[in-house]
Amino acid sequence: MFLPHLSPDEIPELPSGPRYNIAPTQLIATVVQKDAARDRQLALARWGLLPSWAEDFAIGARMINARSETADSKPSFKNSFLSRRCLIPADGYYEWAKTNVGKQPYLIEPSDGSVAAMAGLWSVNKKLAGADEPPIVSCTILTTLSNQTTSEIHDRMPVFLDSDQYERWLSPEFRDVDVLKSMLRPAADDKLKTTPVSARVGNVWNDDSGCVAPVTLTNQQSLF
DNA sequence: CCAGACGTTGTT
DNA sequence: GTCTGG
DNA sequence: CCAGACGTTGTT
DNA sequence: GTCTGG
Repeated sequence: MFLPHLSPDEIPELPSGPRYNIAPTQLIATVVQKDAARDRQLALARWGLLPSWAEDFAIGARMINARSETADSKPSFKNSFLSRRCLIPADGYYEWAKTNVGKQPYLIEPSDGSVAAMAGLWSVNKKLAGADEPPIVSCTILTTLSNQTTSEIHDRMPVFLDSDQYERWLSPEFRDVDVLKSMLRPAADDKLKTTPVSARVGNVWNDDSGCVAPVTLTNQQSLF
């Protein structure tokens, strides 16, 4: 593993074991391409982008997602979009649907059970680190319109990239904004499947397999 | 020009 | 740092 | 995003 | 209703 400006023995550890409930501000794994040497690196980053100018960790809580349609021009994301793109491995995500009896969370995961790659941006911030501390690495997840499968639940979804797009997406020296934006499309309709799960997932302290266990919906819980 | 914000989601 | 609003 | 809290006094 | 913490 590698984190910019850190020696190997300074790299923080991810909690051991599988994660079922990763909250904003927590460390998540990202894949970055450090430079033109084309070596991909696994980095740990706080979820919630902290741009280089941020002087308050609270900024990151508002930057957990970036719209792919506008990330190339927003002050908070522009620099990262141009030269600090990443992949965020995920074997699923959660989304809450509104029903006639309240909110119902769904697990949305690759149909084939694989670990997929969400498109993300990352940043390095020195203002939030102590004088002799390493800079703070953070990231955000790009969103796009939902596909047919996920639009039942929510109108937006994370961008998932296919393996033949990884190289270009990760290359810091590739700066053709139009081409990059054209990669940020809804996933194919058959890439993901959806499963209703317990509302336990709404509490970030519930980081256990109960979050992904299927539940049976009552007749009252029809989707809008 | 300077000052102030810098974002997304969903708005049952 | 860079964009928007006034 | 959801869950849970939601304050004041006095402070270089 | 709105903000903060995770």
